[in-house]
Amino acid sequence: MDKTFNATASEAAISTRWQETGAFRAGANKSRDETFCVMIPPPNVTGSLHMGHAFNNTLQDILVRWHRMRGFDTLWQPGQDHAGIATQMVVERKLAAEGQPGRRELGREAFLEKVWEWKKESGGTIIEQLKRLGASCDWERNAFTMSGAPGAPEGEEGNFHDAVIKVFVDLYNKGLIYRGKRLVNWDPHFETAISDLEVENLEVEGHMWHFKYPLAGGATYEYVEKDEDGNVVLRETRDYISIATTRPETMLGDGAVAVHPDDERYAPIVGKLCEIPVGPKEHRRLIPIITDEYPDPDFGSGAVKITGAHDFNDYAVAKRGNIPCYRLMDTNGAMRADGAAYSEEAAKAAAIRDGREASEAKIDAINLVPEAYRGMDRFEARKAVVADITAEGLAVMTLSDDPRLGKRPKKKDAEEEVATPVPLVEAKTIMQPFGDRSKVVIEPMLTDQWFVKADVLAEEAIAAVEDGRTKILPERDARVYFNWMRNIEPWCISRQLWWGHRIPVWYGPTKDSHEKEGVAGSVHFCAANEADVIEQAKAYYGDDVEVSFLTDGVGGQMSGMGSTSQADGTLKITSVSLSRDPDVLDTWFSSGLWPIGTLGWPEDTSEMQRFFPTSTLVTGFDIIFFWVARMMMMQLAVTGQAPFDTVYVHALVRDEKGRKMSKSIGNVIDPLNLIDKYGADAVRFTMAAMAAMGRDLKLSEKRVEGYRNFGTKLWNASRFAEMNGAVGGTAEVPTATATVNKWIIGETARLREAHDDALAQYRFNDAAVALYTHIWNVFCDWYVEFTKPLLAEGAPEREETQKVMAWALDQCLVMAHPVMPFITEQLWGDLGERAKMLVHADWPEFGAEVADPAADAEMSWVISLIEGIRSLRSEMGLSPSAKLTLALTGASEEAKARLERNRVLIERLARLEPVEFADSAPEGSVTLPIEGAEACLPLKGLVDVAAESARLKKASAKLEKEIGGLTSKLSNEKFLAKAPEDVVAEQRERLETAKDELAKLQQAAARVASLG
RNA sequence: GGGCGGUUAGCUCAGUUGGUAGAGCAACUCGUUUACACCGAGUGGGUCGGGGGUUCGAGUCCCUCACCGCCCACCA
Repeated sequence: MDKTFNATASEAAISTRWQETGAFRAGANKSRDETFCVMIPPPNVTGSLHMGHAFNNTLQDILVRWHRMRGFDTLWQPGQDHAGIATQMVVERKLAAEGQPGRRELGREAFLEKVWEWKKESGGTIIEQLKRLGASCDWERNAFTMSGAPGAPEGEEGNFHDAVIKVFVDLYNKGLIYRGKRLVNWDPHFETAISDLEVENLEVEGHMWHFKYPLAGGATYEYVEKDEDGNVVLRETRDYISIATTRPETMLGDGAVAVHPDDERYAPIVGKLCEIPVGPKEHRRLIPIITDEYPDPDFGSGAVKITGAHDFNDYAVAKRGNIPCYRLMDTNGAMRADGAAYSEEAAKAAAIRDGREASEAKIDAINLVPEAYRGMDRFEARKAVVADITAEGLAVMTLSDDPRLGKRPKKKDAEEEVATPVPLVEAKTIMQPFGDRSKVVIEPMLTDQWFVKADVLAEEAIAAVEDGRTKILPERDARVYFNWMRNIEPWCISRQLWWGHRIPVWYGPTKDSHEKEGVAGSVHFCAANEADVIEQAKAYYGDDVEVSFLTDGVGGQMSGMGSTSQADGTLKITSVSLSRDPDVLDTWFSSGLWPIGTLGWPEDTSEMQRFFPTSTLVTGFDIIFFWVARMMMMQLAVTGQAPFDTVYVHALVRDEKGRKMSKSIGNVIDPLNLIDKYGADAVRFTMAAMAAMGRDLKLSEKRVEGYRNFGTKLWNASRFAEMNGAVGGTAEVPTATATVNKWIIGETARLREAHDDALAQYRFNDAAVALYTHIWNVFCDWYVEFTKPLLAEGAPEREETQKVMAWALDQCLVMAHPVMPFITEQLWGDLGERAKMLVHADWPEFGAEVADPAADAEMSWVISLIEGIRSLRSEMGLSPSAKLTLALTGASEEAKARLERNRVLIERLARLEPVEFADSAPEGSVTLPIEGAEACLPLKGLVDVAAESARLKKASAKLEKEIGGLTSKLSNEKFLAKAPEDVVAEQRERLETAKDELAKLQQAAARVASLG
């Protein structure tokens, strides 16, 4: 074999061999009926491998390889997510960068073609990167959440789209999906609704303006403000109500002003009307002052403007109080260019409600948005509104030293320090919603959207985790899951995008709409295909009505209807044309079907039968809500079965300072660079070693380097084995006579148990540590060193040791393979003729029964003797190369036997002349207490008496402290009475040992003293 | 405002049902013994954030305080 491991070359070659031999195919290496199926969290098709992927997929791969080697019928299902917004954004940018026509110019169909083209060119990046990491997915089954969608090109067949549509229709038919006009989070950049989860609330610096809303007709009232004790602090006559707002541009859409019912300040004017102080005076709207529990009397002025169409709180108030909601903005967040005249009907209703005659409803002629603001961006409009109100003198004024204004720079001019009246504009940090992708401020917007009754679906999803059908680990993440599920809101699933699964709903006019004038009503039909739509439409309109479909473009054309007059003078419908909903589904709606969608549902495929429900889902906590919760809800709703046996939730990879890796901070570590530099195995081992359950991991390159070194160590140990003919181990546990060989067999068995226990409980770090210490500290540091003399030409133990070492090394390769697949596969091939590749090697099953406790005890004895001598030698400053003489005094038969059996090893590793036995310590000896004997090194003249005395003193002090502690504990009657017997016995034993050692040390000290 | 997590050796972190603390890296000393300097041998270093409690016994359980971090949340 080569002198060093060439990771780059080796990884590529091995990866190819795995692929070519179908090593990762579902069921490969199957030797039992149990299945093990893992669904990859599908990366975005736009994605490239980042640390989160590397971590997530390393953990999955460890589990998958481990199970595959153990003979499970294993499937790791790979694939990608079409990622609606992200992908559409990427392609739009690309078109713009290339100077090509944009999305709208292209039109829907042509644009989608561009997206598919892009997917073909760039969509496979991450798959290749995952392969470099060593991910053993069944790549031939690679899935895509848009496969089989209309317009999908060759090579993108599949039934994922059918599954998505079928689920939509089924849930619709069950009444679990509905259309509604609700306030949703609107992203003005992408011009689409988004779900609550796609909004991130951030603190930003903002302002709160205070404006006067004049009372209608110049009415006045006595405004009285009291302090906590009821003393009047302010009494004045006002002809206005003061409103505090952070969003003046929405004033134009106010439907009311609300005050708390118990707020005495405003009691005199509740029920009266006030005027929105924006726009041309002759066109200003009057709105009622109402009461609602929502306003907090202690905040702002205690009076809140209610803008139902642009604020979630206000929307709730508006619903309660039957207050009209006026949508002020276009989909891009600009003030409505059409001014948005609201209907006469609405105006009349409002007038009547406000206690006026319908004829007084002059507002029917008025537009919501005055000419001056139309088309203005909402933030520009804010400035304009503030400026206009202030110019008109309707801003609430305060003195310039009002603490609410915050700290202001000191003015130089002494005269200006006198408090002067200024508009009250408080500087505040406010929480503002941003689109997680677009990074623009989200606008609550009143629109028609499709919703899933998530609260209904959540019931089963909660129950499935409660009753243990699905186990979420660590447990605290189950609590997070429950908490969210139990407070779930309706899920808005429609998106005003093009890239995605189009909503299978068609609209048409109501059948009586030809009898009415004006705006036609609308009905809709939900079906998986046009044939079914036609059937439904005929059932509604009549069998002889001709049903046709309008072709899209951008979408949104009016559906239409044809009719003929009948003899009796009524009209008969002869034809209708239906138009399909232009919107697509939230990406998470389709990825929520990932488990069954990839297994071929709704067909009853063999994969569905074999692998569903799946085994373990490994995912980051950041997508518990987005993805895990949705998969639970949807799979349960569709199949009645919980999709996973276990959900293992892991933490995030952060940089060495604990910060989230982000492009803007510039602290992103590219896993591919690390793989180039240190090899995939090193990166993987690092991930596993740091994967303590539930904790964030801070990644440092140093750590990766360390585990690269670990791989090198394994490589070199293998070279040693090869050079000594210790290759081609048997699968069976070999028999051994030499203690050291018996011992390594036991150690290997302990590794197997520790490793498997750890992995069974998802303690990846414990598994990694077990491998590390066994291979480095046990196998390399001790076993290899011990066996050097045994492997010498002509040594009687040579043959046995070769066999045992070959076996023990093989076991290391096998057990390290899930974590470090490449280097172990390379070594496996280099070290012998193998029937199978390591990826399919048999996982060991031996346990403690192959260990020899006597051999273990003996080797511990040998090791502590050697360590004692080495330590002493080093502390005494003795030359490392000088051979020392050693005599054992007072040796028990056991100790003598142990020494004889391991004489060569001990003498070699401790660099000793042949060890002798003696009745008493030779003159001038330094002694070392060991079990069953004292090791005496005659060091007269060689040793620094002072240093040795100090050493012994220190060792004695340590022992004395221990003895003190143990003694007081053992004389404590409560301890003796209440502690379990084995604990007491153990403490007693410890005390005896400590006393024994101390006595020996004291003798040694006396002898050393006599040396000086 | 709610909820969760963290605080253990200089640094990064383990510590599974309570039985007197571990690893890696870093530091220091020594080392050209035929697998490996991406190495070997050895050494130093911790009142387990503060305080209180339960217990024979607490890093580990309970209460409390402090600081750091994350998630969720509608105070205009």
